[in-house]
Amino acid sequence: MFPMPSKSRAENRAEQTRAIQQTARRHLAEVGPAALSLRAIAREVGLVSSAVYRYFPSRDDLLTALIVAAYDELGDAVEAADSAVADRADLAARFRALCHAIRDWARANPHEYALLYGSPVPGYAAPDDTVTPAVRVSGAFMALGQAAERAGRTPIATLPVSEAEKDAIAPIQDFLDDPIDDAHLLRWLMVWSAVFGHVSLELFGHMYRGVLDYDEHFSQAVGQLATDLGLVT
Amino acid sequence: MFPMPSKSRAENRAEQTRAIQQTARRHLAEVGPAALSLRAIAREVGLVSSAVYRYFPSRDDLLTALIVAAYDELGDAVEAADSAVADRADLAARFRALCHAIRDWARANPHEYALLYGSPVPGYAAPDDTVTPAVRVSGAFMALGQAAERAGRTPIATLPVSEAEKDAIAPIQDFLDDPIDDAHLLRWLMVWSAVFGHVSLELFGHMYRGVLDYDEHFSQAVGQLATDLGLVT
DNA sequence: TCGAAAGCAAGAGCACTGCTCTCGGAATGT
DNA sequence: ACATTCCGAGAGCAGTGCTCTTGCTTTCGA
Repeated sequence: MFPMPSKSRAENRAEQTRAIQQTARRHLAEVGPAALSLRAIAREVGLVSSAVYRYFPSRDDLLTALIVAAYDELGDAVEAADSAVADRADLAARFRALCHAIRDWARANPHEYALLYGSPVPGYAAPDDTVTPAVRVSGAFMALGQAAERAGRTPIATLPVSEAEKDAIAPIQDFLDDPIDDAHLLRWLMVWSAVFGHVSLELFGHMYRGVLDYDEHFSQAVGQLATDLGLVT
Repeated sequence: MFPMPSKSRAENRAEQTRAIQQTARRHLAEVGPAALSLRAIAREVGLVSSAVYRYFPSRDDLLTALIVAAYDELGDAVEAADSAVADRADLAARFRALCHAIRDWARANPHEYALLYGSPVPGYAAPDDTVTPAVRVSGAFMALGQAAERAGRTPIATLPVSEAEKDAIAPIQDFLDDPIDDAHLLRWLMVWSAVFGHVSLELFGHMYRGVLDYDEHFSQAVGQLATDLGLVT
């Protein structure tokens, strides 16, 4: 027999799933996660609402897929920015690239960023599928911190770290290939918080009327953070 | 005639408005902002849904009232924590009190915190009514920074600040009674970002499985920030 | 004091949502 | 060739924000 002109069942399914997801992605970027309507997506794909449930058991499952995709995209952006720095030994440049990659992606995809780092969707518990891609970006920070440690760069003014704190951040030490100084790790974690705090405050409008030039302010802050980490030679 | 057993019109209105708002507040704390149902609130107050519109023109107006109330509550908590430090000259203690007040309030009222510092509600633009109470908490940071400047405390390792950055943060200088060193102000802004970044990342689950003891980790970070600001003598 | 005006709650109704269930038709594997 | 599985459509349920009309009550001015 000749092959059917219509695609096979599996092909069709994959295609529809992809169509739904990327339409959802577009809607997400336009109207935000809370206003994401399954029916509207179905209409645009050319399906009736109930048919969508063949591909995604619920609206939350669709959201999960979008979250995973967003984490991956951000992870790609961050890793690409790091890799783009030719001089691998220029840790300050790599750090700056990393920070700006996060902010640039966030500004280009505000709704996606809000979905990842803003308020958790109510009644929605992130399944474990999301934690692996989520860890990529913080992992990039930690990897850079490890490289800095290996290069002998030391953050400034590190306070003694309590035993309780050492225990508290032990999982992160375990995540690293080999452990680094606890005080240094704490400093890197603080920088991680500072960067996402900055981006969130800016993006969610809390610097409105306080800071006039967001680009300049972020660059200055990142520069200061880089020296705090001892990356600037 | 004897006075009517029923209250006057104005009294009734004020009472109903208050009843609606505090019921809404309770629902907000329980189910979060996105799941806040005007009809459910009306049911509990003992009204039909359409009657609520006499008091709040739309769901967003009700949300605005809740946002303002939440900002005020957080502002109260922060200012109270600062005032509770007996030794006014102990700037490090005041700073720690301020930071912990923010985090404690956030942990006690996660949905309210998310409403203020999480993703903005879609299609909802915060009116100017919200900016005044919103500024109280960042104002507390800045006031403390000003006190530190007056006391001659200098943050560590301040990078030279570009002219562009000076212009960018000029509105904050104007907000202060008298301007402080630009590099110092930048450091205080960075600390502001770091604190809210830390609280947001913790509360929104991004430290899950990375940090085991949130209390200890926050204390350590705040302690480090205090020394960064030159508050620890 | 009386009547017009304004305020208020209720109810019906509209357009929308996520989601379930049933029912035909089409592809699939034995 | 047939039973099974899959799929899309449609109806329907319970819920949402919001509007409009309909009576009733309170308030205020002549």
